[in-house]
Amino acid sequence: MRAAPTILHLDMDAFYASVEQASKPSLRGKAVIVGGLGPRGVVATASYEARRFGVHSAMPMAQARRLCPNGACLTPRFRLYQSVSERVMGLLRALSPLVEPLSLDEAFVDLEAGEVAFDSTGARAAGERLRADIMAATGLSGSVGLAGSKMLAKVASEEAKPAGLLLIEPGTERAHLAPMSVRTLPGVGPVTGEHLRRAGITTVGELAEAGEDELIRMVGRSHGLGLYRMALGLDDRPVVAERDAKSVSVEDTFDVDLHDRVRIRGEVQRLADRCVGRLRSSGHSGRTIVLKVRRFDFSTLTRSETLRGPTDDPGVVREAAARLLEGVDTTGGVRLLGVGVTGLADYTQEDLFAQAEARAEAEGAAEAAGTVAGPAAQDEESSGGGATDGTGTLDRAPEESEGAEGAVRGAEGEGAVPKPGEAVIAPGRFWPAGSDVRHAVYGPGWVQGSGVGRVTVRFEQPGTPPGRVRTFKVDDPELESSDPLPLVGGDGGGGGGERARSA
DNA sequence: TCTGGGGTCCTTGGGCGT
DNA sequence: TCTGACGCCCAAGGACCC
Repeated sequence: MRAAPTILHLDMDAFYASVEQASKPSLRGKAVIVGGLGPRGVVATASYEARRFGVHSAMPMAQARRLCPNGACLTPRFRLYQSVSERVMGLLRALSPLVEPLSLDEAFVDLEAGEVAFDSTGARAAGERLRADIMAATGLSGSVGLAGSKMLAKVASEEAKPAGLLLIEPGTERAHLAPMSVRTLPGVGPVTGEHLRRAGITTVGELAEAGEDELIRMVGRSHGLGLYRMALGLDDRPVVAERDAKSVSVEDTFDVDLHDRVRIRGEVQRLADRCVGRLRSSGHSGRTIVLKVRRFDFSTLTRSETLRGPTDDPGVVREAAARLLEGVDTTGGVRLLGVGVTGLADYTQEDLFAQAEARAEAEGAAEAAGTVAGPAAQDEESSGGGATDGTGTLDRAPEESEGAEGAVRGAEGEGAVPKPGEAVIAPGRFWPAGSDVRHAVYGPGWVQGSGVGRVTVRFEQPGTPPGRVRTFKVDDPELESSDPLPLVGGDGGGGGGERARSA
C-alpha cells in the first residue's frame, strides 16, 4: 500500500458490445448481446441497453434472447477486439513502463513508475487525460479507478462505471469499503459469498469485524488471510508488467452430447493438435497433459499425466490424451472435451529421450489394452470428424426484420470455415453473422443474417450514419468478405485491412 | 431451453524419499 | 528394521476471474 493513489485500473465499458456498436452505426443506442450463438452459447458481453433487460455476462444466450427479444445477438470477433485492445494498451504504455494487462479490456498501470503522477491531483489528471485519449483513438469509453493499491483501484473503476473516474483517497480505504457487499472483493464469488452470508457476513465491514482467525476457520488459511487483509484495505501486490503463462488449453462444448466412443477419441485427438498448435505459437513446451471431460449431467472431471520432460510434440500429446481418455467412463454422453498442457517451460531443444519413452509406454499400454494407438487414432479422427461435418443442424432462416433490432443469427464470426456441427448455409460461401463484407457496387457493410441461399447485408461503416439493408444470393460474385474497418480515423471508403494508426 | 472458453490459484490426499 | 514427521511431487477437484 503506497501513500499516494497512483495505481490506475482501466476497465473498458461493455468492451465487445461497444466495439460492435462503434463499428456498426445502426446498433448504437440499441441492445447488443455478444456471445456464442449455438444452442449452448452464453453471453460474453451485453451493451448497457441490453443490461436494462436483465441480460448479463455468463447468462445462457437462450435466456438472454427471452429477456431481450429485440436485441442484436452477435458472435464475438476477437481479432477486431484484439486490435482495438492493442491500441488502448499502447496508450497505457505511453503513461508508464509498468502496465499489467488482465484481459483485452482491463489493465493496471503504475503511474508513479511512469513519473506521470505522484499525488492525487496528478493521478486524477492523468486518468482524465487517458479517458479522453482512448475516446479519441477508438471512440470507446473506459472507466478509471485510482487508489494506492491494485485491489482498491479495481474496486474504484467498478464503481466509476460506466464512463467515469473515481479516486479513493489514502486513509479513507476502510471507510470506503465497509458498507460494500463482500461480493465486491476480488475472490469472493457465489460460493464464498453464500458461505459468508450464512455466517451473517454480507458487507466488507462485517468481514473486517469477524477477524482473521474466524475467516481462516471459515474459508481456509490462504483465502481467509487474503480476505481479512482486503477487508482492511490492505494490498501490497505490485503491478507486474510481464507474466509467464502457466498453462495452455483448448476445449469445445458440443451442440449435442457425444456418445460414440470413436467420435470422442477423434475429438480428443483434434483438441490435442489444436492445443499443441497454441503451445508452439506461444513458444512453450510442457510436461503435464490434462484431459477434461464434462459429462451429460454437467459433472466435470480431469485426468492428467506428467511426462519425464517437457514436450511440444503433437504425437506425444495426442497419445497421452488418448491414454487418459481410456480411463474415463463416457457412457451417458459428454458435452465438453478439453486438452491442456501445464508445467510449461520455455521452448528448448526437444526432449527426445522423454518423448521416445512416452511413445514406448504408449505402445506398451495400447498393446496391453488391445487397442491400436497412433495412426489408427488419426484415421478415427478423420472418419469421426467427417461423419459430423455434413450433418450439422442447419441454422434457422433469419428473421428479415427491418431495423437492427432483428436478432442476427449465424455461426462463428471469425474464420471463413464453419466448425464441425455448425451451420453450413450454402455450399461454397459462408457468411457469419456480424462479419465484415464488401460489395463491388455498395461498398463496405456487415452481414446481418443469412439463410436459404440469401445473405442480408447492412451497408454502413464506423463513420457513416446508419445504413440500408440489402439482400443478395450467397454466391453473388460481387460480394466478398473483408477485414474490419478502423473505428476512428478511417478514410470512409477505405479498402479492407486498414487499421487506424496510433497517434 | 439452463449453464462458453481460457486461464489462475488453492486445497486435499496419496505416494515416496529422507 | 520399524515408525513417525516432514517435505515434495503429483493428481484431482473446486472457486474464481474476465
